[in-house]
Amino acid sequence: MRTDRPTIMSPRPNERYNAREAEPKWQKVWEDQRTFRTRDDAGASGRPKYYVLEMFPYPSGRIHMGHVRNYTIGDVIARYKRARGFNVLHPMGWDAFGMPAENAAMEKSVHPKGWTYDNIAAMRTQLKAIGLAIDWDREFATCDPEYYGQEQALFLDFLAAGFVSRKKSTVNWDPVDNTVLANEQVIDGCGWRSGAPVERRELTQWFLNISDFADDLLAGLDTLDRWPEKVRTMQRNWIGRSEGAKVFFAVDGVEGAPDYKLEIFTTRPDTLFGASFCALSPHHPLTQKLAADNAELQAFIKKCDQIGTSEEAIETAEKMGFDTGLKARHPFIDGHTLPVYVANFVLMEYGTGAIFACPAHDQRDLDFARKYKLPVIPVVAPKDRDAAAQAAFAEELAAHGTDAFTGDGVAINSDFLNGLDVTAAKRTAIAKLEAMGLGEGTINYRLRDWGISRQRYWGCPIPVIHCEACGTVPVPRAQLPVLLPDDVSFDRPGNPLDRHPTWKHVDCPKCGKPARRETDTFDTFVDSSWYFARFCAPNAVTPTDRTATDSWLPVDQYFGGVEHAILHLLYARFFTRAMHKTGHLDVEEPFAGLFTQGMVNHETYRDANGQWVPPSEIAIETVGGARIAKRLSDGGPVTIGAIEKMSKSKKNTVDPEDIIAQYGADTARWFMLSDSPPERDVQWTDAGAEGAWRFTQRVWRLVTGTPDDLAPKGTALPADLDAAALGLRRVAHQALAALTDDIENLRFNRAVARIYELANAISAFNPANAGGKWAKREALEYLVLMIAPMMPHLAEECWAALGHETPAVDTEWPVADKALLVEDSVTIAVQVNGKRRDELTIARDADVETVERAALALEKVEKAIDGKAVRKVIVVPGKIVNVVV
RNA sequence: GCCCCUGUGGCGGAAUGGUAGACGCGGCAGACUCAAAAUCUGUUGUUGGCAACAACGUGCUGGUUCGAGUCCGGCCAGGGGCACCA
Repeated sequence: MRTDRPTIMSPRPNERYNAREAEPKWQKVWEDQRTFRTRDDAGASGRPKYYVLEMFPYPSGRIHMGHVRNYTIGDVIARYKRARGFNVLHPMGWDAFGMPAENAAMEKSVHPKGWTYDNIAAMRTQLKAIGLAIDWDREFATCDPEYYGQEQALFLDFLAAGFVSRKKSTVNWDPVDNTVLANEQVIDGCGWRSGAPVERRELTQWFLNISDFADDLLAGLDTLDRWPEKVRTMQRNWIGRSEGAKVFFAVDGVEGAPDYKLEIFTTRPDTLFGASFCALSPHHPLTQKLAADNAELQAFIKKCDQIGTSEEAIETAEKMGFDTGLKARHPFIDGHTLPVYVANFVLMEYGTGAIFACPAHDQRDLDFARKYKLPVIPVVAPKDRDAAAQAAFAEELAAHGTDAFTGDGVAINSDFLNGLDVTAAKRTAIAKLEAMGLGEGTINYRLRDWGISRQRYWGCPIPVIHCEACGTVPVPRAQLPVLLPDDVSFDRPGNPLDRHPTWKHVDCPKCGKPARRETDTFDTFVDSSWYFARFCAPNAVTPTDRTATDSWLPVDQYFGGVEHAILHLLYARFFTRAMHKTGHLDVEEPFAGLFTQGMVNHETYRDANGQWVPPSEIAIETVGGARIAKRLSDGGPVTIGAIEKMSKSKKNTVDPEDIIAQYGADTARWFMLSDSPPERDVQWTDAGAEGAWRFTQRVWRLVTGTPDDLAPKGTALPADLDAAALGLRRVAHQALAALTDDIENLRFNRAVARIYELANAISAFNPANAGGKWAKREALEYLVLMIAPMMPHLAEECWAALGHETPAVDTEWPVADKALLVEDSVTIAVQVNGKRRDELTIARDADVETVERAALALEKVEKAIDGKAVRKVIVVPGKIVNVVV
């Protein structure tokens, strides 16, 4: 058991690395020398530019371990690229608008503005303690009027360019609090504060026409070769381009519309002969029309509307249908009609808000058909079966099937389509529909336009004025920014802007008559869709300064959580295109390189009453191999639970400030980079943190412990190195080359392992002569420069201890000597029938026949062959020999 | 429900289709110490064996290959996203 903490104040202070003193000292040196201030003269100085960016934080009040991980990873690259001679831009800002500030205002009677700026001040101090190589001169918050005013200017340009529209959409409505709820605020279909079942409401809202850019955004993904494949796949699926058909079903008996044609979209026109019903969204115009004089249908729609607006809620809700009694005429089968249902799983936002259903070949349709006892007509059968087998398959599926057949196959029971495969049948069906004038081939996207209106105070006001005579009128540019009023109240739910006594009352800029200011604010995703461009020239009097953005963009390497893989990144890509088209940017893709890092997890703990207990309040002992947790305050029993993402609700958080106070920032940084690959989740453990801390001390001892073993600084390389010294040089140069490669490829956990290997080699080395001392100094200097991007403060302290006057941060990245990287001989494995039997050390350049002969001569190999005939010998030079018998 | 990802010793993980377990944590043994901490040295996948060594072993299952942790098919489990959380 070990519950004690290492003390930084040591009885032998001169021998221990004192992070608490060293870290602020070096941070001050960097700040005084303005080391990380970025100058815009990339071209003039001849240094290539490199723009490193991490997703900027929401100012919640305190940094968490996720921030430490994110910003450490980015910082390693920023420092490394700087050492490689790049002119690095590495800025920081604040994604400062959003709901938590309003929640705080309601709960704690503070103003969102004060709360936000206080949080920023606190978090800035915390971030600075991590020792990040950031140009703080470029800092801004999205709630600064200088920022959101420029955002309003951008919006007006988008409006003029036709990228903006206004249309109806549904929101979650809390009928008790009379307020719009975010999906997050809907818990099990009820409002999070009132507990009342949510309703849906239609509101007229502002949209950015991102779906007009669908094809462009899709094509752009192919150019992003430094993005993770999974993110590109997710975006592709999100955009969801699908080729299909629009089909018109004539519907009889619609009041006042004798020729009513129901337009549906389908990706499977080949299954039209298997249609057994049509289904409308509860929000389809025809549904609404029918409901006008049908109380039962009204009740059904109301029931559907009790589900929240999220796709997850809709898709997982039990399928419900309402038979309208209307009949739709089948386009291909004369005299055949299909019942028309209203169904809760049909989304108004996708396709045309109406479908035809083929239960045999769509799982949702099948579930629905079984529930409402509708026919199941198989029209596709698996290939490569005879007619009898296909008939048997169809009969079974129709009668008892619970799994729809969605694979490829051949059309059956489908008149003129019979015998065609799915692709050909689709084509033929579309041609027929077009010939009949009952439909056409079309392309549909899953991607919907981006609703940006929010009925909230703490966001960027939408710069528009509503006039009864003139309609929606843009706020004249001279009147920007439209500032948020400070005198607002949060004593009741709803939008404080809307109930402000004077703010919304303005005169129409066009006709001068009394008009009403738009009281909606922007979705905060708008703020984060262009901040990377603003960092290039944060004080420009236009949204962007083209000289600056043209030279800095795109961002060379962007780091952030994988949870942003779709929305934020897609919106930023859209914004960049829209800014390109309106002349604000030269580029169309904002992020040339993207890396999505994993989360920081921790064990969870609960006391006897099931209450969550934070890690800082417990002690862990190991008794008989089992880990037992107790509460520090009273020794009460604590159950160790699952390892989960650090979250306030489960209290399994570790405060970075505590870790930095205890061990120093370098230890926290080192631990974040060790062990787990950066794209995967990492588990924070005390033992891991202590291990990292011990390594900082070990580096310090290695560097300062044996001064007599080191050649004086600047000594020339002695000509006659002995084998041991040469060996150390090889290890050092190989470690440097491997680590450089690992950092370039963002494999920080492997980079850490290389450093351990080098440290182990240096520890084991005892210089026997001047050559050895020279080699040891070289190895130590490499070690210090190699750790510098990861543990910058320790590196500076060590670099100074090695006698250098120029800080490590201003020292060029060393380059490994290629001659020291290659070995003369290689060890290769020898297999018999794929099973390793022995290994063989042989000259690196030995030819295939020599290797084969040597392998077959090995005693163990001979034994394994056991006198059998050798059929084949596979020799992969430098890798392996496989003898096949 | 849909889309995406992950699964390897006691633990975190390493491994361009080519010697599975680098490196770290933890454990065990030893050195130093009055003792402890710190530090250093050795050892550590499992099973059998004094040992040499052998067999087994990368969630399950089937396949491709001279050779599969890696590629393909089908499962299982965990995680992320699902458009108003950021």
